Amino acid sequence: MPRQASSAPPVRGRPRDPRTRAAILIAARALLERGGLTAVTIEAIAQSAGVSRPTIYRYWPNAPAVAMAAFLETTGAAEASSKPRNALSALRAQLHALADAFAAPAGRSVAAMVAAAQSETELAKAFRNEFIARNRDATRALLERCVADKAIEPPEDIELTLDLVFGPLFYRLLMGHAPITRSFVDRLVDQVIRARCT
Amino acid sequence: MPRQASSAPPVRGRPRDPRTRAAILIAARALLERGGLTAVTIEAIAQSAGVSRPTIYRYWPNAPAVAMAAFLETTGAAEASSKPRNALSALRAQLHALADAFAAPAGRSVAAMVAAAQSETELAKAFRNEFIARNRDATRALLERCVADKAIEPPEDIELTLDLVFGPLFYRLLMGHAPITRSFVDRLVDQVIRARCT
Amino acid sequence: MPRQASSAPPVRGRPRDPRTRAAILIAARALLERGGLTAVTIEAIAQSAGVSRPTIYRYWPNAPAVAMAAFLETTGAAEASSKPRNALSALRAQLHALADAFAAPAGRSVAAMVAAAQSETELAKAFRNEFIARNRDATRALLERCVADKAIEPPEDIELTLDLVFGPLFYRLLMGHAPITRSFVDRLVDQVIRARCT
Amino acid sequence: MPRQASSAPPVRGRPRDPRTRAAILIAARALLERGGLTAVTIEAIAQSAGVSRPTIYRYWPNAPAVAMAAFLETTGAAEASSKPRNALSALRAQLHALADAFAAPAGRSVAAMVAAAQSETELAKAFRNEFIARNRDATRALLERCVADKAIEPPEDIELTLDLVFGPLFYRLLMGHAPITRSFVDRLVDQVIRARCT
DNA sequence: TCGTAAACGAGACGGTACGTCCAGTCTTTTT
DNA sequence: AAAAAGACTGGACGTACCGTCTCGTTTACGA
Repeated sequence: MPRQASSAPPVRGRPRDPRTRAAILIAARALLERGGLTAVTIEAIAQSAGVSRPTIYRYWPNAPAVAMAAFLETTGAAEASSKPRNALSALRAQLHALADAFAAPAGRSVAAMVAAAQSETELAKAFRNEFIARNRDATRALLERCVADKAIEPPEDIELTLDLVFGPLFYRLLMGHAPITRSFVDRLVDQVIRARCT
Repeated sequence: MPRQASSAPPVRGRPRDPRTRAAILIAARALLERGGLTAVTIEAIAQSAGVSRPTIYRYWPNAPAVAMAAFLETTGAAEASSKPRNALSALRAQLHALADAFAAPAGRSVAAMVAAAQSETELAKAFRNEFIARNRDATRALLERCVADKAIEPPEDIELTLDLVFGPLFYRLLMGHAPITRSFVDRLVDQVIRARCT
Repeated sequence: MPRQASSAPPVRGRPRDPRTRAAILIAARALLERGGLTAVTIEAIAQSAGVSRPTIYRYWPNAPAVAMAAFLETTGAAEASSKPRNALSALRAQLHALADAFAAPAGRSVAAMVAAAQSETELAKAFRNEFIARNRDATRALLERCVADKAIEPPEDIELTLDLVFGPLFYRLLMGHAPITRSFVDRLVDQVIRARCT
Repeated sequence: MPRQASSAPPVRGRPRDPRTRAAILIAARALLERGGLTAVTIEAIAQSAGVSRPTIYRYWPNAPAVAMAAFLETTGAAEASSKPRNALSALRAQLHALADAFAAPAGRSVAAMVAAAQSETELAKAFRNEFIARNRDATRALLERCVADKAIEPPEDIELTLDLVFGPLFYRLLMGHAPITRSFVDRLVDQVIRARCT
């Protein structure tokens, strides 16, 4: 009887110390937060994680990749609020949460990741799948609940609706031409779904 | 007798060769287009412009600044179409033009500049003023013409409307989760101004 | 009854696979021949011997040590010719054989070992005892046979005579200022023992 | 009127600071003396010369090359003694000087350079031309003076004679099977030129 | 026959040095 | 006085090996 019936290959060689990976990501995240992307150098990570440079390269191919991993690992996607409420106010709450994050220092990290993603397809893919897609999924689910609850009229094109909701948020985050306030989010939501409100 | 009697200080020493500045910007733009931001190094610019490194530093403080200058210099803002037409179709045409640019290779340069702007306030300001603001101004003008022509209802918050138009465009450009097609622009415009259409 | 009554401790655990040692030495020798000393890395040996790095360290302390072992193992000392002949011509034959080896690609390995010996006492000792001494012993024996046969006058200082014979050979091998030809060996021998020829 | 009439191109750009080169060589020499070849790393040189790593690479291609340059720069070739004397005793004096150097710690540097020369043709050439050849030239000149003075019979092959003199010295230096004493040199010289002594 | 102990492969890990690239600055000569 | 060229410091890059370690697996022997 095989010990490992399914897919995973039996572990060969010395297993990785999980603390190593964790230390690297924590260090990277810290560097990212103050200092931004340019502060996330392999050198600095190694230093502050108490890890050797080659070890980092054993996990990731370059510094931005570590930064992205750190970002995605430590940035929870939009979680459904624990408080039960009607779908529309849950939607509002979710977007407020995202907007708050964007307005907070953490927003700079998001912006940094968007920037990082512009110069490496691999990072772009990771960011898209792990951050963008998750946020869209969460919001899409709520929109569908709204429709089911008849709180809003069914949108013709739900993906476009998502673009209309997230687009302006990222636009303000990245261009900085105007602040991301709660009232901004409110007006944004109003505008996007008003046409279909009963 | 001074050559420049009035405000400007009399030019002393060897005058700057205007071709130098041009050569640098052209080289930077070329590097930006293929290779992206990371290819725009002072080293490479100097090389391909046939100019010495210190000379470049005499004009700009660092490589991204040159890239930004090159981008802004060679990227015309949205121009009003020469053909006279009604305001609404002019608006559509303008956004189509922008979308086409975003979809073309040049879109990568825009994305690169957004990325560059994330790590330097100075660049962010330049980009905002020279690119973002210009585009918003042009579109705002058309929107106002639409209102004047009674083609659309006056929007409550015109800045928000602009965010709703540009946000999704940049969002798709930067995240790449979906293509920027003509139909996308059409549906976007429809959605944003439908509520106010007569 | 213990298998090894005397000094050695009874073999416990899995015995060493003799093929392992052989594979390592063969790989090391091959690497040494093309590539020289710098090519003999533990990494490369392990790779081409199909052996893990720690295994090599179980046998030798470092890469030059493996190289030296490989060299000494696969390089026979000057053998007495099978054909019986008079002592003087046997001496000549022996030195010609050495000179031929020096002139051949194998000479580069000898030079590499001399070089290796310069930075590690342990290697120096091994090389001296296993290569230098053996060659001197063989030649000393022949010189003594020559004396016994009255082919040459007894040298005052036989060690100096050996230095006079071997010194120039190594000197040319290592400095490369002149080739190691057969005629060179002939003239060398003539010169060294002429004074004492009958 | 050209400032530099002959071959050299007029110096463009900032000239090299001669102290930089000197500092590097001094540091390299010091490292070579204690620590041997393996201690001469670019890293260490840069450190102790107060110079950056890339600067060293601007002068030499790798660490052994710096070591060789340092060795050759700071190791004067055998100089003719200032005291006037007859050719034969001058010859003896010269070889004694070399032997003393070989026996001293500096001898280790010579050995290190021989070793270094075994793995790079470029270094071998430099060492041969700057060290080996110079020593041979000096001794050849004295041998010729001896012949002119009729102190010794003209050797049939003066290059072979030089090999007979230097070979055993290097042989002992590199193999370490016997010390390089003054008496060794005396007996060596006796042996090599006795045959031709009047 | 069944532990036990070593051999062995695999790979993690901290290190050290490598050789390179680029950034900025400084020091010259040339225009 | 600017431009042009190149020296120079300095920081980080990504890679190659090193030597040690920690595993899991294999193989022989001896109890």
